[in-house]
Parts: sequence; C-alpha cells; structure tokens
Amino acid sequence: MLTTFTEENYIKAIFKLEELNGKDAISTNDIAISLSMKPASVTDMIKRLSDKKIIIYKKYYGVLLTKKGKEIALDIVRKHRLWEVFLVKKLNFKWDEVHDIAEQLEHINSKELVNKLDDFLGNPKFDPHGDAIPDKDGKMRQLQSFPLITVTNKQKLVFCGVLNHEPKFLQYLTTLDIKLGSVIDIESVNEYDHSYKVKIDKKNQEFISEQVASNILVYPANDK
Amino acid sequence: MLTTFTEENYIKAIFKLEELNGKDAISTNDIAISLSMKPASVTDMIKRLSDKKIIIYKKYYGVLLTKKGKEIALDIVRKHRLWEVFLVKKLNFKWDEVHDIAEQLEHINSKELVNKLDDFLGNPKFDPHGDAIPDKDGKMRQLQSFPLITVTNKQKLVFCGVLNHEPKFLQYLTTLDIKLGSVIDIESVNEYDHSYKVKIDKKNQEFISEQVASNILVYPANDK
DNA sequence: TTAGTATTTTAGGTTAATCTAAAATTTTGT
DNA sequence: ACAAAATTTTAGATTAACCTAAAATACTAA
Repeated sequence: MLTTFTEENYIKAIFKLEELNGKDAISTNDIAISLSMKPASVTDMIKRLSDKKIIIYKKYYGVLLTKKGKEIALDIVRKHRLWEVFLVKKLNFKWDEVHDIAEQLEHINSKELVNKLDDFLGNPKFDPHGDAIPDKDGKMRQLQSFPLITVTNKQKLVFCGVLNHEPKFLQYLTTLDIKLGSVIDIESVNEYDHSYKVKIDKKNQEFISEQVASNILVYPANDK
Repeated sequence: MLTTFTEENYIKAIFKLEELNGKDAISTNDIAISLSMKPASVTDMIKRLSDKKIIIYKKYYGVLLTKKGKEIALDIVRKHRLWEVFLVKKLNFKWDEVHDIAEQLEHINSKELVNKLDDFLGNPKFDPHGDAIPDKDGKMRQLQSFPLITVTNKQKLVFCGVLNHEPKFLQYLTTLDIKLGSVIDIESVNEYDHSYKVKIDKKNQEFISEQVASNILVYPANDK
C-alpha cells in the first residue's frame, strides 16, 4: 500500500513527537502544532492513517505508530539524512541550507535509488548535523552523547550533534568555527549564567551561552 | 506563481507534443492520450493553465505554450535530464532504468540544487539517451543528427541518440553492444526489408532491422 | 450540403486534504 | 466535585484533480 506525500509528512511528524516525548500517546494538538495545521484536519488524517494500520488511534486520547508506521517513518528519515549528506558532501551546500531541499527529496520513491545513493556516499552513519542515519533495516547507531549544558567541570569534549536545527543557530555555530568533530576544551564554567569559556580545536577561544550550550551535543574526547 | 506536480506533468506533455507535431495547436485528445487521462479532465486542467497564462487556449481548437509555459517546460526537461545523468554516471544505474526515477526527481523545486547538480556533473550537454540538456537559460545545443533508416549507402556513422525510450528497446541496443558514441559501420543495406548489416565499434557484426534503424539517431563519423 | 462521426466541452459527481464553527469529551482549579 | 477551560471530534464547506454521461461543436464523406 502506497503512502501519499501528505501522509508521509504526518507519519514523520508523529515519529518525531514519539522520539521526543516518549509518552504513551501523541495528541492531536501536538501533531497540529508541529505541522501548522488545524486540529480538525489532523483528526481527519489520523482516521485515514488508522484505517491503513499505520497508527493506533484511541479517540480523545491520541495515536502511536504501529510497527508498519515506524518502518515507513524510518525509511523517510533515512532518505532525508542521506540526501542531506549528498547535498553537503557532493554538491557543497552548507549545513544550514539543506533541510528544505531534503524535505522534498525524502519523498522520492525508489528502493534502488536510496540504496545506491547510500553506497555512493560510502554508507555514512551520520548526517551533516550529527543525526544518525537508519540503515536498510531501519537500524541506527545511537551515539552516547549529551548536551554540553550538562557538563559542569573542565574537560575536553567532541562536538557531535545539535538539538536545534534552525539555519540561524547553525550559522552561528559556523561563525564560532565549531564543526562536527571539533574538540571543545572547557576552560571555565560560569556558575551564575551557565555559560562556558572554551577553546575550539586548540585554536580560537570562544564564549558559549547557556542557550547555545543546551543545543549542542558532545561526548568525552578520549585524548591521551 | 507556483506550479503543482500535476500541472507540471501537463506542461511537459504539451511541450513534447509541440516538439513532435510542430502543428499550430495541440488537441485535447492528444494530451489526454499522452497522459492516459480522459479528455474531460484535460479540458479542466487546460482552463486552469490558461488562467495562469501558461498556455493559450482556443475552445474546440487547441492549446499552445506561452513564453512562460515554455520556460517552465524547459526547466523541467533540464532537471529530468540532469538527474538521469546523475543516476547513470554517479549511481551506476543502466540507461533503461532511470526514466521513472527522473520523472519524480524532475519536480524537486530548487534553483540552487539544479545548478549545483549541473556543476557537479561537469555541465553535461546530453543525457544518457543522447537528448540535449537545456542550460540555465533554456538554451540547448541541437545535434544535426538523423535516423539511421534515412541512410541508404555504405558509410561510417556515430550513434548519438534514440527516438524510442522504452526500456525494452534500450535493453536490446545494449545486447547489440551499441552505446552512445559507438561507430556504426554500414557493410550492406538490404533494399527489400530496409535492414542493415553493420559492424559496431570495429568489433561485432550485427543485423539491424528497419524497426530498430528508424529509432536510432546517427551523424556521420568524420574519420580519416 | 447535410447527415453521421469524431472531438470537445459542460454538467454533475468523487476523493484527498484542507478549513471554520459547533458539539462532545476530557482536564483542571478551586 | 463540578464548573470553567482546554482539547478533540463532528458537521459541513472548499479546492484540486480526477471521473462519467450528455450536450455542443467540428470534421468528413457520399
């Protein structure tokens, strides 16, 4: 059974809300907000997705993706992230420019295309924002990373992802010269405003605000 | 003003019929046939395209693309053919496998994407079937080629395009080991059934039927 | 030239995907 | 615990893109 462009957008939205909330059900309202749609329209669509066995729907309660629904969602996410790698690595787009284009490309329907693209790109495990790319079977490596804001002591960390994907935020990181894989060496933590003084890649010293630190994912640098 | 996926398919169909027929107008019926649609549906759509100034429509007579319509059509053709080059050259698809995927990719909307793809591919002038690729401004180089069937004397020719794009036909050419750029050396012409005995790339001797010869485009090989 | 045939359009209907307004249900705060 | 607030669903409308059946127009052939 085929899914329309629109259905796929709902499926992806529900998937993302499930990932985020971890709740036992996703509400009509949350879906409506995340898609900039009216709740009445969402009710319509979730009935249709429920008929197609893509979600389980309990009236006045909420929805959850079925196994089938999750498979579809992971396939869309896989395509989105692979195309982002293509756009950045092969076509020289910047990491803040690729989202909208990948949003279109993720709906292209061809198993062979996705798998050949995957091979062409060297089977990347992460996209340009550090998000894991699901493989053919929907499996994805989860990095044991954490937001920089949770770190309170001096240490060396590797920048490996973002929690905010807005172009404005990504562009700001670019001006700080922070790239995926950059080593962030914490020189001091300001306890009052939760800001950091850091050195990026042993070169430039920068100031990182609480707001920025809570949207940056890191893992410990195991240097000797 | 934006065009929908569906509108773009109509525009492309009208463009192809204009290219083919060279008539002073394209009929509702012809469009319906080429899109496997009912004439009544076509009438609906051509009214809409006419309102959008994409075509000129004279009732009970036919339609023609406006300047704006032609620009849109050439942009779609450009995208289709560039994506075909990508699929064959970079992802290793065969020339008979790419049409349906390119049919989807041609609707992706992003000027920067198309132009960067063009550069990535080295600004190719022809797609994997020998069709010319329009440039940014819609200009395309027209090869002075002709169907093999028009040739009646022994001579050396270069294979540079097809008039039939069906996978079955392309696969057959592959079994003959005829590729774009192959030299076809005519050894004899059969006057009764208009078939040819030829040598391909100085290697294999093959028999080419009238049916095949009328769907192959060639130009003279200027060898010394 | 006119009657029959083919083409095109109109009229009216369907489905997917949206909306607004109103009704139904659930949650919350005192 | 129950009234007010918030959420969700239903009812009814709209638009794009299709359809069928019937009416209008154009073409053609004797």
